[in-house]
Amino acid sequence: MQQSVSPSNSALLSLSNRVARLLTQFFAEKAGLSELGLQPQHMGVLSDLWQEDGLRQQDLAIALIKDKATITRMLSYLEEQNVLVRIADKEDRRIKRIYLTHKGKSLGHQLMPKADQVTQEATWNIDPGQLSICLQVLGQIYDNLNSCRRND
Amino acid sequence: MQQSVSPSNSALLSLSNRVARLLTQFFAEKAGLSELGLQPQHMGVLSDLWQEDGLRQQDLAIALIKDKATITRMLSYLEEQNVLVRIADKEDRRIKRIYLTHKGKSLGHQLMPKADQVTQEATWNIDPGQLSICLQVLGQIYDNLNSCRRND
DNA sequence: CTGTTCCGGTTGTATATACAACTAAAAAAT
DNA sequence: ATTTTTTAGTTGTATATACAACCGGAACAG
Repeated sequence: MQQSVSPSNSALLSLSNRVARLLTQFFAEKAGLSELGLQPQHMGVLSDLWQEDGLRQQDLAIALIKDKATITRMLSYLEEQNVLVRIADKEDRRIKRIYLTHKGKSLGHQLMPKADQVTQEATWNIDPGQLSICLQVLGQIYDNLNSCRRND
Repeated sequence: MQQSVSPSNSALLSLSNRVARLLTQFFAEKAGLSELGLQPQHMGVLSDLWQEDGLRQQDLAIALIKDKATITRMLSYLEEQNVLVRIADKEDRRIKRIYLTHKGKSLGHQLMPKADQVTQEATWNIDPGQLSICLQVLGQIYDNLNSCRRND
Protein backbone atom coordinates (compact mmCIF):
# COMPACT_ATOMS: atom_id res chain seq x y z
CA MET A 1 0.00 0.00 0.00
CA GLN A 2 1.60 3.25 -1.08
CA GLN A 3 1.21 6.08 1.35
CA SER A 4 1.83 9.77 0.93
CA VAL A 5 2.19 10.46 4.61
CA SER A 6 3.64 8.00 7.08
CA PRO A 7 1.67 8.60 10.25
CA SER A 8 3.23 8.27 13.65
CA ASN A 9 1.12 6.81 16.39
CA SER A 10 0.40 10.29 17.60
CA ALA A 11 -1.45 10.94 14.36
CA LEU A 12 -4.43 8.91 15.45
CA LEU A 13 -6.17 11.92 16.92
CA SER A 14 -6.03 14.09 13.84
CA LEU A 15 -6.29 11.23 11.38
CA SER A 16 -9.43 9.82 12.90
CA ASN A 17 -11.00 13.25 12.92
CA ARG A 18 -10.18 13.89 9.29
CA VAL A 19 -11.27 10.50 8.05
CA ALA A 20 -14.51 10.82 9.97
CA ARG A 21 -15.20 14.24 8.47
CA LEU A 22 -14.37 13.15 4.95
CA LEU A 23 -16.45 10.00 5.12
CA THR A 24 -19.35 11.91 6.59
CA GLN A 25 -19.16 14.54 3.88
CA PHE A 26 -18.96 12.00 1.09
CA PHE A 27 -21.78 10.00 2.50
CA ALA A 28 -24.04 13.02 2.85
CA GLU A 29 -23.43 13.89 -0.76
CA LYS A 30 -23.69 10.37 -2.14
CA ALA A 31 -26.90 9.66 -0.27
CA GLY A 32 -28.45 13.04 -1.01
CA LEU A 33 -29.11 13.48 2.68
CA SER A 34 -30.21 17.08 2.61
CA GLU A 35 -32.74 16.33 -0.15
CA LEU A 36 -34.23 13.81 2.27
CA GLY A 37 -34.51 16.48 4.96
CA LEU A 38 -31.67 14.90 6.93
CA GLN A 39 -28.34 16.20 8.11
CA PRO A 40 -25.15 14.15 8.59
CA GLN A 41 -25.48 14.15 12.36
CA HIS A 42 -28.84 12.43 12.08
CA MET A 43 -27.22 9.33 10.63
CA GLY A 44 -25.82 8.27 13.98
CA VAL A 45 -29.27 8.19 15.50
CA LEU A 46 -30.74 6.46 12.51
CA SER A 47 -28.07 3.79 12.31
CA ASP A 48 -28.16 3.05 16.03
CA LEU A 49 -31.93 2.69 15.97
CA TRP A 50 -31.58 0.62 12.83
CA GLN A 51 -29.53 -1.82 14.86
CA GLU A 52 -31.69 -1.68 17.97
CA ASP A 53 -35.09 -0.10 18.38
CA GLY A 54 -36.46 1.24 21.63
CA LEU A 55 -33.31 2.93 22.89
CA ARG A 56 -33.54 5.63 25.51
CA GLN A 57 -32.41 9.15 24.66
CA GLN A 58 -29.66 8.70 27.18
CA ASP A 59 -28.45 5.58 25.39
CA LEU A 60 -28.16 7.52 22.19
CA ALA A 61 -26.32 10.37 23.89
CA ILE A 62 -23.76 7.96 25.31
CA ALA A 63 -23.34 5.92 22.14
CA LEU A 64 -23.01 8.97 19.94
CA ILE A 65 -20.88 10.91 22.42
CA LYS A 66 -23.18 13.89 22.32
CA ASP A 67 -24.77 16.03 24.95
CA LYS A 68 -28.21 14.86 25.98
CA ALA A 69 -29.58 18.32 25.15
CA THR A 70 -28.28 17.88 21.63
CA ILE A 71 -30.05 14.54 21.41
CA THR A 72 -33.28 16.06 22.68
CA ARG A 73 -33.26 18.60 19.87
CA MET A 74 -32.23 16.15 17.18
CA LEU A 75 -35.01 13.79 18.19
CA SER A 76 -37.54 16.60 18.25
CA TYR A 77 -36.64 17.39 14.69
CA LEU A 78 -36.70 13.76 13.56
CA GLU A 79 -40.00 13.23 15.31
CA GLU A 80 -41.46 16.22 13.47
CA GLN A 81 -40.23 14.64 10.26
CA ASN A 82 -42.05 11.45 11.21
CA VAL A 83 -38.82 9.49 11.16
CA LEU A 84 -39.26 8.25 14.71
CA VAL A 85 -41.48 8.44 17.77
CA ARG A 86 -40.79 8.95 21.46
CA ILE A 87 -42.80 6.65 23.69
CA ALA A 88 -42.78 7.06 27.46
CA ASP A 89 -41.65 3.93 29.27
CA LYS A 90 -44.44 2.21 31.17
CA GLU A 91 -42.36 1.28 34.21
CA ASP A 92 -40.19 4.36 34.52
CA ARG A 93 -42.02 7.42 33.40
CA ARG A 94 -38.87 9.52 33.17
CA ILE A 95 -37.66 7.43 30.26
CA LYS A 96 -38.65 7.95 26.67
CA ARG A 97 -37.97 5.12 24.30
CA ILE A 98 -37.29 5.85 20.67
CA TYR A 99 -38.74 3.81 17.83
CA LEU A 100 -38.34 4.21 14.11
CA THR A 101 -41.55 4.80 12.21
CA HIS A 102 -42.28 3.16 8.90
CA LYS A 103 -40.66 6.14 7.24
CA GLY A 104 -37.63 5.82 9.48
CA LYS A 105 -37.20 2.14 8.67
CA SER A 106 -37.62 2.88 5.01
CA LEU A 107 -34.87 5.52 5.24
CA GLY A 108 -32.70 2.95 6.94
CA HIS A 109 -33.26 0.52 4.08
CA GLN A 110 -32.30 3.22 1.67
CA LEU A 111 -29.33 4.71 3.48
CA MET A 112 -27.46 1.82 5.06
CA PRO A 113 -26.41 0.40 1.67
CA LYS A 114 -25.21 3.86 0.68
CA ALA A 115 -22.96 3.93 3.72
CA ASP A 116 -21.53 0.59 2.63
CA GLN A 117 -21.00 1.94 -0.83
CA VAL A 118 -19.13 5.00 0.39
CA THR A 119 -16.92 2.81 2.53
CA GLN A 120 -16.22 0.55 -0.43
CA GLU A 121 -15.22 3.48 -2.59
CA ALA A 122 -13.06 4.95 0.12
CA THR A 123 -11.22 1.67 0.55
CA TRP A 124 -11.10 0.32 -2.99
CA ASN A 125 -7.32 -0.02 -2.96
CA ILE A 126 -6.97 -1.37 0.56
CA ASP A 127 -6.36 -4.99 1.39
CA PRO A 128 -9.52 -6.47 2.96
CA GLY A 129 -7.52 -8.13 5.68
CA GLN A 130 -5.88 -4.87 6.65
CA LEU A 131 -9.17 -3.03 6.51
CA SER A 132 -10.66 -5.62 8.78
CA ILE A 133 -7.80 -5.16 11.23
CA CYS A 134 -8.30 -1.41 11.10
CA LEU A 135 -11.97 -1.81 12.01
CA GLN A 136 -11.13 -4.19 14.82
CA VAL A 137 -8.60 -1.77 16.21
CA LEU A 138 -11.02 1.15 16.01
CA GLY A 139 -13.65 -0.95 17.72
CA GLN A 140 -11.26 -1.78 20.50
CA ILE A 141 -10.26 1.84 20.94
CA TYR A 142 -13.90 2.75 21.13
CA ASP A 143 -14.47 0.14 23.81
CA ASN A 144 -11.38 1.24 25.72
CA LEU A 145 -12.33 4.87 25.84
CA ASN A 146 -16.01 4.29 26.26
CA SER A 147 -15.56 2.09 29.30
CA CYS A 148 -13.73 4.71 31.31
CA ARG A 149 -15.71 7.79 30.61
CA ARG A 150 -18.09 9.95 32.56
CA ASN A 151 -21.47 9.61 30.96
CA ASP A 152 -22.96 13.02 31.53
CA MET B 1 -8.08 -9.00 20.98
CA GLN B 2 -11.48 -9.29 22.60
CA GLN B 3 -14.16 -7.19 21.08
CA SER B 4 -17.64 -6.35 22.27
CA VAL B 5 -18.98 -5.45 18.85
CA SER B 6 -17.83 -7.06 15.64
CA PRO B 7 -18.02 -4.24 13.12
CA SER B 8 -18.96 -4.85 9.53
CA ASN B 9 -17.20 -2.82 6.91
CA SER B 10 -20.13 -0.48 6.83
CA ALA B 11 -19.32 0.52 10.39
CA LEU B 12 -16.37 2.60 9.30
CA LEU B 13 -18.47 5.73 9.02
CA SER B 14 -19.91 5.64 12.49
CA LEU B 15 -16.89 4.06 14.12
CA SER B 16 -14.48 6.68 12.82
CA ASN B 17 -16.79 9.41 13.99
CA ARG B 18 -17.11 7.97 17.46
CA VAL B 19 -13.45 7.23 17.91
CA ALA B 20 -12.59 10.73 16.72
CA ARG B 21 -15.02 12.29 19.17
CA LEU B 22 -13.85 10.17 22.08
CA LEU B 23 -10.17 10.79 21.42
CA THR B 24 -10.80 14.49 21.04
CA GLN B 25 -12.73 14.62 24.27
CA PHE B 26 -10.13 12.71 26.21
CA PHE B 27 -7.34 14.76 24.80
CA ALA B 28 -9.05 18.02 25.67
CA GLU B 29 -9.47 16.87 29.24
CA LYS B 30 -6.02 15.34 29.61
CA ALA B 31 -4.28 18.38 28.21
CA GLY B 32 -6.42 20.88 30.09
CA LEU B 33 -7.12 22.63 26.81
CA SER B 34 -9.77 25.01 28.05
CA GLU B 35 -7.52 26.16 30.88
CA LEU B 36 -5.05 27.14 28.17
CA GLY B 37 -7.71 29.16 26.40
CA LEU B 38 -7.96 26.59 23.62
CA GLN B 39 -10.79 24.49 22.27
CA PRO B 40 -10.51 21.03 20.73
CA GLN B 41 -10.98 22.33 17.21
CA HIS B 42 -7.93 24.53 17.58
CA MET B 43 -5.70 21.49 17.83
CA GLY B 44 -5.97 20.74 14.15
CA VAL B 45 -4.61 24.14 13.26
CA LEU B 46 -1.92 23.95 15.88
CA SER B 47 -0.74 20.50 14.89
CA ASP B 48 -0.68 21.28 11.19
CA LEU B 49 1.34 24.43 11.78
CA TRP B 50 3.52 22.48 14.13
CA GLN B 51 4.41 20.26 11.20
CA GLU B 52 4.71 23.05 8.67
CA ASP B 53 4.79 26.78 9.28
CA GLY B 54 3.66 29.39 6.79
CA LEU B 55 0.55 27.62 5.52
CA ARG B 56 -2.15 29.61 3.80
CA GLN B 57 -5.59 29.78 5.38
CA GLN B 58 -6.87 27.87 2.39
CA ASP B 59 -4.37 25.09 3.03
CA LEU B 60 -5.66 24.73 6.55
CA ALA B 61 -9.26 24.69 5.39
CA ILE B 62 -8.53 21.86 2.97
CA ALA B 63 -6.38 19.84 5.35
CA LEU B 64 -8.84 20.16 8.20
CA ILE B 65 -11.92 19.72 6.01
CA LYS B 66 -13.49 22.89 7.30
CA ASP B 67 -15.10 25.85 5.66
CA LYS B 68 -12.70 28.69 4.96
CA ALA B 69 -14.98 31.03 6.91
CA THR B 70 -14.58 28.77 9.90
CA ILE B 71 -10.82 28.93 9.51
CA THR B 72 -10.94 32.71 9.28
CA ARG B 73 -12.67 32.95 12.63
CA MET B 74 -10.54 30.33 14.33
CA LEU B 75 -7.41 32.12 13.20
CA SER B 76 -8.75 35.47 14.35
CA TYR B 77 -9.22 34.02 17.79
CA LEU B 78 -5.83 32.33 17.88
CA GLU B 79 -4.18 35.50 16.64
CA GLU B 80 -5.84 37.47 19.44
CA GLN B 81 -4.45 34.90 21.84
CA ASN B 82 -0.98 35.48 20.40
CA VAL B 83 -0.73 31.85 19.36
CA LEU B 84 -0.05 32.72 15.73
CA VAL B 85 0.27 35.59 13.28
CA ARG B 86 -1.10 36.18 9.80
CA ILE B 87 1.43 37.65 7.42
CA ALA B 88 0.41 38.83 3.96
CA ASP B 89 2.33 37.09 1.21
CA LYS B 90 4.77 39.38 -0.58
CA GLU B 91 4.12 38.03 -4.07
CA ASP B 92 0.39 37.45 -3.89
CA ARG B 93 -1.25 39.96 -1.65
CA ARG B 94 -4.48 37.95 -1.42
CA ILE B 95 -2.70 35.26 0.53
CA LYS B 96 -2.10 35.34 4.25
CA ARG B 97 0.49 32.97 5.59
CA ILE B 98 0.15 31.66 9.10
CA TYR B 99 3.09 31.37 11.49
CA LEU B 100 3.19 30.14 15.06
CA THR B 101 4.44 32.68 17.56
CA HIS B 102 6.75 31.77 20.39
CA LYS B 103 3.69 31.09 22.49
CA GLY B 104 2.25 28.93 19.74
CA LYS B 105 5.40 26.87 19.45
CA SER B 106 5.56 26.53 23.20
CA LEU B 107 1.99 25.22 23.23
CA GLY B 108 2.98 22.75 20.56
CA HIS B 109 5.86 21.51 22.71
CA GLN B 110 3.45 21.09 25.56
CA LEU B 111 0.52 19.56 23.73
CA MET B 112 1.95 17.19 21.15
CA PRO B 113 3.29 14.81 23.80
CA LYS B 114 -0.13 14.86 25.46
CA ALA B 115 -1.70 13.72 22.21
CA ASP B 116 0.77 10.85 22.12
CA GLN B 117 -0.08 10.01 25.67
CA VAL B 118 -3.81 9.87 25.02
CA THR B 119 -3.23 7.64 22.02
CA GLN B 120 -1.06 5.35 24.12
CA GLU B 121 -3.72 5.07 26.78
CA ALA B 122 -6.43 4.47 24.23
CA THR B 123 -4.45 1.66 22.64
CA TRP B 124 -2.72 0.05 25.62
CA ASN B 125 -4.14 -3.40 24.86
CA ILE B 126 -3.72 -3.28 21.10
CA ASP B 127 -0.95 -5.04 19.22
CA PRO B 128 1.50 -2.45 17.87
CA GLY B 129 1.61 -4.12 14.50
CA GLN B 130 -2.15 -4.01 14.18
CA LEU B 131 -2.28 -0.43 15.37
CA SER B 132 0.28 0.46 12.76
CA ILE B 133 -1.82 -1.21 10.09
CA CYS B 134 -4.85 0.70 11.31
CA LEU B 135 -3.02 3.99 10.96
CA GLN B 136 -1.77 3.09 7.51
CA VAL B 137 -5.28 2.21 6.42
CA LEU B 138 -6.70 5.43 7.81
CA GLY B 139 -3.96 7.37 6.06
CA GLN B 140 -4.77 5.67 2.79
CA ILE B 141 -8.48 6.38 3.18
CA TYR B 142 -7.67 9.99 3.87
CA ASP B 143 -5.58 10.16 0.72
CA ASN B 144 -8.24 8.42 -1.32
CA LEU B 145 -11.03 10.73 -0.29
CA ASN B 146 -8.94 13.84 -0.23
CA SER B 147 -7.70 13.39 -3.77
CA CYS B 148 -11.15 13.36 -5.30
CA ARG B 149 -12.85 16.12 -3.47
CA ARG B 150 -13.99 19.58 -4.36
CA ASN B 151 -11.84 21.96 -2.43
CA ASP B 152 -14.17 24.85 -1.81
C1' DC C 1 -4.54 48.21 -21.57
C1' DT C 2 -9.38 46.81 -20.11
C1' DG C 3 -12.92 43.91 -18.96
C1' DT C 4 -13.89 39.22 -17.27
C1' DT C 5 -13.08 35.44 -14.57
C1' DC C 6 -10.96 33.18 -10.81
C1' DC C 7 -9.03 32.89 -6.17
C1' DG C 8 -8.12 33.95 -1.09
C1' DG C 9 -10.12 35.85 2.55
C1' DT C 10 -13.99 38.24 5.32
C1' DT C 11 -18.66 39.13 6.92
C1' DG C 12 -23.83 38.03 7.52
C1' DT C 13 -26.92 34.59 8.95
C1' DA C 14 -28.96 30.22 10.26
C1' DT C 15 -28.25 25.90 12.44
C1' DA C 16 -25.77 22.53 15.59
C1' DT C 17 -23.71 21.83 19.75
C1' DA C 18 -22.17 22.13 24.59
C1' DC C 19 -22.77 23.72 29.12
C1' DA C 20 -25.70 25.19 32.81
C1' DA C 21 -29.97 25.51 35.11
C1' DC C 22 -34.23 23.49 35.57
C1' DT C 23 -38.47 19.95 36.07
C1' DA C 24 -40.31 15.66 37.06
C1' DA C 25 -39.85 11.02 38.48
C1' DA C 26 -37.42 7.23 40.81
C1' DA C 27 -34.30 5.45 44.26
C1' DA C 28 -31.94 5.74 48.52
C1' DA C 29 -31.28 7.34 53.20
C1' DT C 30 -33.05 8.44 57.54
C1' DA D 1 -43.22 7.92 55.64
C1' DT D 2 -40.47 11.82 54.58
C1' DT D 3 -36.49 13.85 53.04
C1' DT D 4 -32.48 13.70 50.08
C1' DT D 5 -30.11 12.30 46.18
C1' DT D 6 -29.90 10.60 41.67
C1' DT D 7 -31.58 10.09 36.96
C1' DA D 8 -33.94 11.29 32.28
C1' DG D 9 -35.21 14.73 29.72
C1' DT D 10 -36.05 19.84 28.50
C1' DT D 11 -35.02 24.71 27.98
C1' DG D 12 -31.87 29.00 27.98
C1' DT D 13 -27.74 30.76 26.20
C1' DA D 14 -23.20 31.19 24.12
C1' DT D 15 -20.06 29.46 20.76
C1' DA D 16 -18.75 26.78 16.46
C1' DT D 17 -19.78 25.83 11.99
C1' DA D 18 -21.52 25.90 7.20
C1' DC D 19 -23.43 28.28 3.45
C1' DA D 20 -24.05 32.39 0.85
C1' DA D 21 -22.83 36.92 -0.47
C1' DC D 22 -19.28 39.87 -0.79
C1' DC D 23 -14.45 42.41 -1.48
C1' DG D 24 -9.97 43.01 -3.22
C1' DG D 25 -6.21 41.22 -5.85
C1' DA D 26 -4.37 38.14 -9.60
C1' DA D 27 -4.70 35.87 -13.95
C1' DC D 28 -6.45 35.67 -18.34
C1' DA D 29 -8.89 37.10 -22.84
C1' DG D 30 -9.76 40.16 -26.25
